[in-house]
Amino acid sequence: MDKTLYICNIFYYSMISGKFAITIHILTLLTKFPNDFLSSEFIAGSMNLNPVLVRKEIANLKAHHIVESKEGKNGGTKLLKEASDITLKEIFELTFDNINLGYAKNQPNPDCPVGKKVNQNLSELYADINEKVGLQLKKITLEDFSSQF
Amino acid sequence: MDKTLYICNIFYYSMISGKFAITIHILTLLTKFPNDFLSSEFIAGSMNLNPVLVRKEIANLKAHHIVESKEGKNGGTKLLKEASDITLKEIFELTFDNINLGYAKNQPNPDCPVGKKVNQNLSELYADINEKVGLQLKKITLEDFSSQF
DNA sequence: CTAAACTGTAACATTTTTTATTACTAATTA
DNA sequence: TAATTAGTAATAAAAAATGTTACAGTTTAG
Repeated sequence: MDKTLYICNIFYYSMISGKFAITIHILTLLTKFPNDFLSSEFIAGSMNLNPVLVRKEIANLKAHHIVESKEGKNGGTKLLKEASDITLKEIFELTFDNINLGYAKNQPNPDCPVGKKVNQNLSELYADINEKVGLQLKKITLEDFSSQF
Repeated sequence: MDKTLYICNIFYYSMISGKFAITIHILTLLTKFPNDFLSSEFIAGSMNLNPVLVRKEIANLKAHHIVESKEGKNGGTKLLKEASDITLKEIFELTFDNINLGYAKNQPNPDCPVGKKVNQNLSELYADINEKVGLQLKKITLEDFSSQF
């Protein structure tokens, strides 16, 4: 079968809300074994998670050139960069759009002065929060985080 | 019917993930009309939300002595405190346990050194984030937020 | 003193999101 | 060339969030 048929329609992929935690876990394992290609099965075993979900997160990491992976027997995934050159801010950004404290699901009433502006005002508040969190996460490298284990 | 039968078993209530946004919206409206009892119907109209959900959030605000409400005809809800005496930190705390970037759903493998400690290490990271966000939200009062409208 | 307009909240239904599974193609290596 | 591994589609299942209905109890206006 033609490989192009396999091209992923990204919109069919659901988000994974434990994305950040899962991605950190994967990267911590890769940091502990920087010279080995770790299989999704092995990684999934540490997380008690389905290997397919691990591979989805790895696909994301690959798209951001954080890891490389090798198909076939003895294949797996390894870091492309030094753990000391990866910050938690990068990992955060590749697993989250932004930190936010949520929006109401429905479009508020545009005829109400509050309804009309509430989402914009919340966005601005959240942008500030996001910036502060980003500054903090930028100071922590994957190496820092992994060395706690 | 005996009123005690109406006692709410909190565990049967689902969380509302737009809780913070909804609560802020409610409080902003109450701030705009500090002398009136606003009905859940009116508030829900500004949010395009079911009045029952508004009443659920109001129940939470009442439990924290932020608002009072009056049953019966011409009833509704009003602020118990000045908007300048309510910080966004308080609102955050009453709608969120903590800010966090998520945990994987399943218990990780306790036989893996990483699996064994990952949630604890994430918790510590999240606690730091939470503290920073809290400091920021403490500086903003409901009055500050509402005056943007 | 009664009808209307509210809140409170239970119970349940629906929708949306997240997570898990299965299945199969393709690649790699021993 | 068989075994092992990634890639990813498709679908199923589970969990979480949101919405609805219903009705008891409260208050007030008239």
